[in-house]
Amino acid sequence: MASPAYARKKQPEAVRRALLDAAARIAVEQGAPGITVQAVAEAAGVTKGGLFHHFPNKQALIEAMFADVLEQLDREIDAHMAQDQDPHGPFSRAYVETLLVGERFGVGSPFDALSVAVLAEPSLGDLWATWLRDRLVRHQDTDADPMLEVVRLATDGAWLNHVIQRTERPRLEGLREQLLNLTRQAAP
Amino acid sequence: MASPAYARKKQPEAVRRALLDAAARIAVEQGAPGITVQAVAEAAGVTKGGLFHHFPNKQALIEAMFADVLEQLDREIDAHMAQDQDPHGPFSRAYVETLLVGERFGVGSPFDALSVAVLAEPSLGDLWATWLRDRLVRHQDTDADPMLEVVRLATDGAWLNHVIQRTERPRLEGLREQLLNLTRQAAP
DNA sequence: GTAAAGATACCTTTCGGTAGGTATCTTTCA
DNA sequence: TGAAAGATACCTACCGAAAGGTATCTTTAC
Repeated sequence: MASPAYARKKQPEAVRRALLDAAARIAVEQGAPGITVQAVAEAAGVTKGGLFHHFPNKQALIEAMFADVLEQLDREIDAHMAQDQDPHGPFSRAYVETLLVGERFGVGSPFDALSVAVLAEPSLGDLWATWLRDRLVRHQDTDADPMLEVVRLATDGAWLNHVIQRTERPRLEGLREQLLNLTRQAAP
Repeated sequence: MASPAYARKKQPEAVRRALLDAAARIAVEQGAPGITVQAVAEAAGVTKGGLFHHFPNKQALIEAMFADVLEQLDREIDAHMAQDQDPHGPFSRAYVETLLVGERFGVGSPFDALSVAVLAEPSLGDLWATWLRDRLVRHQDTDADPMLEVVRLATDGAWLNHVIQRTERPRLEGLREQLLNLTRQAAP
């Protein structure tokens, strides 16, 4: 009589994905302290032992989740930039569109998990810093304008406020318009 | 032979202060997970029992710390505003000056504890939201301009980036100048 | 003397992590 | 082709440490 848990088919990829998604979801819904290996494993339909088969320790799990979300962010930004013809500030506009009003932004989105995770695990700050620096170097010819930096910082600020306050998705439409306009102001 | 701990004079006010300060300091230095009642009590030179005499539970301690820091922030902002003659956007300028480059609330200051605390105790988000809303209502005649909101959000963003990246205090001077200039732009 | 301030000792739960098992998949080779 | 052999995936059961919290004692202050 095999235990019911053993009856399930093996699907390492799917389980790994489920673990990463579960971690992100818990981070968003319960905040950083809610991210326990027990909770994550359970939410992914696996036991703690199963989790530790995929990740050597908790930190590795969080780092993997972080990298995963960063990758999604990367893709989304690139997609936005591909549709932008204006040579001035395309990265900054994509930044606004993606983080401020993108489908994935808002409560329950994986992106919220970024801030939660990063503030919970200070070592991740380096990853974030590296990511940002790389993108800035890559787009230095088009997005180095100080005003564009202000726009990106304001995006970060709006994002932070939203995560912290856990409010309803507010009237971001006006803010978006304004920030986008600012990216086109004072073009060289 | 009295225990050395008992030899010390009793000073409830001072101990309470020490506990709040210790909590804030630990939050800044070690992040949210470092805030344990044990660590806080120890850092304040008191035992756990002593801490629990002043605060019924951990959450109460964190909330008190949060309120305490918010109060300091309040005072500092008011002080800045008192020296500002320009009727347009004084609150937003004080916000920039205090949170971006202020001695007490710049990067590496007690204010960092706010974010950390919020993550440790998500319910605190409401407190922050309330504080901000109150100040905005109070200054709606002078600081409702959308551009001023962008300035404040950019301040939040810059602060977030520094907390996350834990970098050296970088060239904030240029950013400060720019943000202050923006508050004076497009005045009615 | 009595109440507040603080210390000591202990309890319960939960945390991250380990050990070793069992089931399933993949490769090897007759 | 197919079964043995090995590797991979996942589970059960457990551990030590540390967490938050309580009960009770001693000391100090008024």
